[in-house]
Amino acid sequence: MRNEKDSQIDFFEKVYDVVRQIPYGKVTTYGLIAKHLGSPQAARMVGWAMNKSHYQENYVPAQRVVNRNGMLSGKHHFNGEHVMEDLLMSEGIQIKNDCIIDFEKHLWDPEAFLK
DNA sequence: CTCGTGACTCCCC
DNA sequence: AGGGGAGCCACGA
Repeated sequence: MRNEKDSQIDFFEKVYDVVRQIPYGKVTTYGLIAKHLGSPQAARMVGWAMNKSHYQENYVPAQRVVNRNGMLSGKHHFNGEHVMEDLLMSEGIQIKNDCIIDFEKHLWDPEAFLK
């Protein structure tokens, strides 16, 4: 049985939970995660969670989360200019102009895996 | 407590 | 085609 306090921490925890399950070489979007959590409009919160994910003890592959266009909107929040890009490329994902090439091929829908 | 802001997205003009 | 507004919710000042 859940109490109200549980539901308060649900969102961020679920975000981290989903992000950690993104397979190697795959990516997903803020919107899909938010949608999976039941609040399609709360994509901004996912981004906020990613920002805060830096303080999480467990590893959160934030580089695998991009905006709906496959653009690396969060790259500026990594330590270095090319960190996010390098991480993705090391997983076999091609990047050009901060955009993921063949984004749809690498897209991982949380609903498909977790339903 | 109130206000502003943000790694987003959708809708309308 | 591109710009503006609204909704979402947590968090810091």
